Amino acid sequence: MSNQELEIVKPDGCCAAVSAAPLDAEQAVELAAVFKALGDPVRLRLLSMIASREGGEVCVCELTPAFELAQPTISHHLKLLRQAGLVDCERRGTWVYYWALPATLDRLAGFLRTSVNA
Amino acid sequence: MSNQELEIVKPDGCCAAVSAAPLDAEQAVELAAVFKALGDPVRLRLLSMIASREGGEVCVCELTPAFELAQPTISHHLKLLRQAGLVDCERRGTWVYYWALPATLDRLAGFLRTSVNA
DNA sequence: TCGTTGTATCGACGTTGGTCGATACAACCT
DNA sequence: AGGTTGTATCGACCAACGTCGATACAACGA
Repeated sequence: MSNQELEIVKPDGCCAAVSAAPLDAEQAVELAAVFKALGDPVRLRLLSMIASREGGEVCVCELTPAFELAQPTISHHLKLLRQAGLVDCERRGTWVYYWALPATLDRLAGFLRTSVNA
Repeated sequence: MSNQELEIVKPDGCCAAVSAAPLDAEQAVELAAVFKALGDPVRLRLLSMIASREGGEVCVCELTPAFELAQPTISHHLKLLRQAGLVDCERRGTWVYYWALPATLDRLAGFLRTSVNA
């Protein structure tokens, strides 16, 4: 499950802060792909539910009933979060557990921060 | 020009960090709108060109020729960045100047940062 | 082995979004 | 006033996206 077919985000990809230097086209495509994954309210709530969980892991069986959406829709959003490098998952028995990948979140935060003390 | 018809982002709207607590639906809609504005490579490059500029302001006449896109397309992307609260602009004579709004950027950075020292 | 439950994939549908040419508006200069 | 240049808006087109029902796959239990 963790070896997905397409990983959009390079594991070590990084860049200067937005207020430090203009992005080149290639970096912009990479970063925009991650921000696009955050550009949906359902995915943002899913991510916050996963990232804020004590112990770091959430079962899909807890996430799905938290929304008034069909189960394939939630599965689809989780797949997009995974392809963006924001979360990863593992099947353990019947259930699948998701956890956040803080490195990607911190990379985005570092890009957006305009002052070191902000 | 600065008094736009629709401002998506409330000026003081904020929320707990993604790793601190689950987002409620309303906060998620607001935040996702801003992230969606960052979810396009052209807009990300535009924002970085604006935010990284010495003096803080960039003339549209400098932004447009930096892309191989039609002038209305750049104007459209700038409008979306403005509606997301990421930039603002002002006409001075013939030209229109854009600048970044660090408060919105730092708000997003604060939301994404998973550890205070990251 | 078979039924049941949890999760992912598939195919389709309507909506949204990025792009463009044409055009309108704003400010300057003769 | 009229012409020119910079920027925004409009309308249309095609691609991408969010959603769903149907279905497939995985794991467990009887």
